[in-house]
This record gives sequence, C-alpha cells and structure tokens, in this order.
Amino acid sequence: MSCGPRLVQELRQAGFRVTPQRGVILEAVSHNGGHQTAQQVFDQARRRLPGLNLATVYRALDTLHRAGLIDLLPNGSDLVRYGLHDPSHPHGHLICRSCDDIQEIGSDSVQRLAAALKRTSGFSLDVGHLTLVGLCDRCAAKA
Amino acid sequence: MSCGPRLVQELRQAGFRVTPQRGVILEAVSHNGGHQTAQQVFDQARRRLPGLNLATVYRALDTLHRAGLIDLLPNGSDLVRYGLHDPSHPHGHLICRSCDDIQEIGSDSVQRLAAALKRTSGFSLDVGHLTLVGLCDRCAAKA
DNA sequence: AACCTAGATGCAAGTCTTTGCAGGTACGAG
DNA sequence: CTCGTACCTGCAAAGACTTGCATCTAGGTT
Repeated sequence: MSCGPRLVQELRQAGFRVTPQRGVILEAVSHNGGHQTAQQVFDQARRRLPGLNLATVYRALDTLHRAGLIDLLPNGSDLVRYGLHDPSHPHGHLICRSCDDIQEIGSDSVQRLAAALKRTSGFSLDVGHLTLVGLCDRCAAKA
Repeated sequence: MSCGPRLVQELRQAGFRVTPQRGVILEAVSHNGGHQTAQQVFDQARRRLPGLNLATVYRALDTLHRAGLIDLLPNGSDLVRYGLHDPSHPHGHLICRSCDDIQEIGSDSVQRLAAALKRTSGFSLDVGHLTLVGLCDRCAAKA
C-alpha cells in the first residue's frame, strides 16, 4: 500500500502537517475495501493508536478530504461514508434514494456537465467526488 | 397562497395524512421567501401551534419532502435548508464549498445529464431538486 | 541539537437530527 | 354519525457530528 509516501507528499503540499493519527486514519479508511463510516474508521484506527479520540477522526477525515486524499459519500438517508481518493480512476457515484444502492459512473457525461456549467455560470463543479441522487433502474420500475 | 389545496391533494395522493402540524409547517417553510433551516421553520410554526415539538418538525419536513411538496438544500458545510417545491419552475442549486453561496441553475444542462445517465445506466436522476457542490467563480479565481 | 510557534490533539460540552414509546387523531368502514 | 386502527405527535433520550479550550508536537529556524 502506497499510503505513506502519498500521505506525506499531499498533506505537505496542501499545507497540513503529517501526524501519526492522520497516517493511521488514512490506512483505516482503506480497510475492508473502503466505503467506511466514521465510526468504523475510528474502531479500526484505535487498534493501532489506543488513545485516539473520535473528534480527531472527524477532523482528520475533513483534513484528508481537503488535501484530496479521500472522498466523501454522503448517502442521503444513511451515514456518511469515506473512501480512498484514486486520481487515476476519477468517477462519481449514483445513489438510489429508495434502496440506498451505490453505483459508480465514469466521468464522461459528468465532464460535459461540468464544462457546460463553467461556460454558463463560471461555476467549477467538483468532478472528482460527485454524488448524484435519484432512483436506480429497479426502483424506478416499481414506481 | 395555494398551500392548502396542494397540501391536501398531494399528501393524500402519497398516502400520508393531513394534520394541522403539517399545514403550519408547510406554511412556515415558505415564510420569508423560503430557504429556511429546520430551527427557523420550528420558530415560525410554533407561533401558530404553541405545543409543537422540534422532532415533529423534522418528521414533517421529511414527509413533505417525500410527498414532493418541499425541496432539501443540503448545504455541504452549513445547515440543511428547506424550500417550497415548485413544479412549474424546476431548477437545481450550485453550492460553493468555500463561501457557501447558493446560485440557481436552469434545468437545460441538467436535463441533458439526466438523459445521458438514463441511457447509459438506467438511473433516473432527481432533476427537480438537484444540488451540486463545487467552487463559485470568485472562489475559483482565488485558488 | 535545542528552540519556537502555528497547527494538531484530547477531552468535555455543545448542536443538529433521529428514534422509541405511549398516548392522541385523521379518516375510511360500517 | 360512530368506531377502529393505522398513522402521527409529544416527550425524552440517544446518536452523529462539531466546537472551545488547554496541552502537546511537527517541523522550520537558529
């Protein structure tokens, strides 16, 4: 896992400090294939750093997010989940408001929307971690 | 204000009951031009229904949202705000993650994205109340 | 290598929102 | 018009997340 080097480089570059807490928390985020809740990250990280506090986890998750190391998945109806941000595989998420299913979308159509918004409103859409809410095909068929 | 008839019709149609609390809460949402927080809705609604409870406000807002009467504006960093849903004027919101400014967007480009998603993934995007996060032109210029 | 300071952490208390439960009410059936 | 019950509400307590403050530490400076 190449977390270590990336952590140091990207945190420093964004003007944040490299601390053991942030290292352990970043590793915990990727545990079990990602998509962890804050509490799960906390439980996992505390095994390696017993004194760790939940408030620190929330602050570190925010910091790592702002440094571009992790993505937020605000699930609408469920808890917020966190995942490693992989710049070599940019994608958005489609979340079904009925069954909470998450599917990924490639960024082609999103890129086109972003370009249109930039042109018409000057707004820079966050393409890297975009989350869209609606109905998946199965739930749409029911309604 | 045509809240009354719409309230009765749309709540019933969605299988919910029409209660005085829901009526007062719906009116409170539209107070001051909309975009109210839950607390503001509570303060406003309690003037007409003194016994009203904050938990009821949250439950009613959820119910009214699911019945299609109000929109949610999850502001990312700030509190969630609520507004009347106007089917004759569908639009999305662009929220700046840096300064929390909200601007509206017409649905043209959003409609195109929705059509593309439907085609490629079978996913039905909620076009009526779409909220996109990014940087507004001023904050993008700073960064 | 020792020092300084902005920034990070731990703790505790605070907000915002949700949930469980007991009693109350809308509204369709009789 | 009255009844019955599924759905709502109020209350209190929990859950999720944030914030204020004192202490500590990463990492640049000397």
